[in-house]
Amino acid sequence: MRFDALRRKVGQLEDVKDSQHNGNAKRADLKASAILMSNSIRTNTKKRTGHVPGVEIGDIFFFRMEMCLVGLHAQSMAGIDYLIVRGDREEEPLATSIVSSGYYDNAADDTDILIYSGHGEASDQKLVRGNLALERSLQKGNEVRVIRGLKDANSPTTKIYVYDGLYTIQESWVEKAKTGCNIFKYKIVRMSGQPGAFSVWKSVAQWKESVSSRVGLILHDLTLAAETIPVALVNDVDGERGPTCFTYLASVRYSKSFKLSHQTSFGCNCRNACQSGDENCACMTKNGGQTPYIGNGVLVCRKPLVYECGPTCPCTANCKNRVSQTGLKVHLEVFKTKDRGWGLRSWDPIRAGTFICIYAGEATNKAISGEVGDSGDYVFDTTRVYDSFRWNCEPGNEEYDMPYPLVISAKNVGNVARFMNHSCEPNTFWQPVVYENNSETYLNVAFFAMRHIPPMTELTYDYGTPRADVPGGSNGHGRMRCLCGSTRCKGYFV
DNA sequence: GGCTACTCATGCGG
DNA sequence: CCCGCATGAGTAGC
Repeated sequence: MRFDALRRKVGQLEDVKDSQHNGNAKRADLKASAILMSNSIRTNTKKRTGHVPGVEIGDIFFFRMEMCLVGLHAQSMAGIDYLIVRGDREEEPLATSIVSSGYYDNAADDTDILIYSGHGEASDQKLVRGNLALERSLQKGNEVRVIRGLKDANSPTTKIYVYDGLYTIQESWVEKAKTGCNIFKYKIVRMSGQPGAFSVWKSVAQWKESVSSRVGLILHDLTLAAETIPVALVNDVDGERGPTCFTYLASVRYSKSFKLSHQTSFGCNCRNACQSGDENCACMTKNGGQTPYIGNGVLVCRKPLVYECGPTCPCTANCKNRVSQTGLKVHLEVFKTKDRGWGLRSWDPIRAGTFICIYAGEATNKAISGEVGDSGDYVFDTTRVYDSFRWNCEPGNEEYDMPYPLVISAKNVGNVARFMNHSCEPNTFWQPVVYENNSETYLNVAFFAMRHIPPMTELTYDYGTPRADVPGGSNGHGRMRCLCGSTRCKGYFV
């Protein structure tokens, strides 16, 4: 419950941040947090040592302010956070959490040990504030949360913070820094029995360097270069050598009968990259005047339909409105799960709203005539996007004309999306996207991250409930016992 | 309660 | 791509 509340808040943060982005805002993160702070939309405001409810080991954050809002680390800039313990005679500080930005001593191979420097740079460090708190925590032996700050390999200017669980402080000493000043050093050691977080990142970095170091590797690239990024096939669970045979296809193959007669032509005439708010851009106008995407393929909010610029739109190739047509951007792997067949997960961290993949396969609209229902078909009920769930949805904007569901069969041909399993508490969702090519309108289903997804976390979506009035709406699978393990599990899925 | 110092943030421009 | 710079905001401590 509380976890969900946290997620809503982070979602709100993202939402506000995004709307700020659409304007002329710099530092949208700070504006978003200011809005949330002033409205008391935050959790765990009382400082505590040990875990923070709602935050799990491995959770990732893209801004320091995100960690302030959830109470993981209340300092907006400082690396050491602490609380004041009122003892019998005097008050003393006790460290609660530290952010290791990785500027110092990151060479250490052991991911369970952190050598941390005290704060203060210009002169000899003094044993006050955070430094004193670390010293007291060393004496008391209390648990200290550690957040690892890492460079994002895909975007060198941004930083990602990983909650690496609880550590205790083992030693402290004074050292001469390069500047000639004395600085405090602390040896901080990870408590045993915790699931991997930072160590997972280290492993992934190793696999990227040399894919053969990946244990259980079956195929380096199951797409056979159909995608621009290789997708590894991995099984470190049992002896199965791969999923049943299929042909990899990166895009949707439309059957001859498939026609979106209800969509009128809409392409733009822009000569540059399309701009949010440009009234002359037909694609933007269709999207309600604002770009549906910000940054690097990040969807601002879920909509009944997103109108992308298509291959025949004259705008430049770097137009930000072609997200779902540009292929995979995150480094994925297909892996054998313990009890749910093959699944999909990512080597890269995924920011909330990020485009992951489309659902490729053979598209028909034959559901109307009741001829589908084969195993491997997936019915995307594009007529009821909002019924399955909402994700930062824009209210209103119901101008939408899609009288039948989209049926895509990935039984014989398909892409990575065919491996995504169901969850009642999913971390991705699907979004209908259309674009135009030679005055023909094409409908796609694209998957986006619902929240920040740490590396090596299985990607899932909600398969939804069948429509009684749509033949084939049972998805051909019938009722399946759900193994998603969520506390909100509905027990079965279609 | 107000004020200020402190701080391993950020994004942007050069 | 790396650096410097302006701007920044929560918290502790007075």
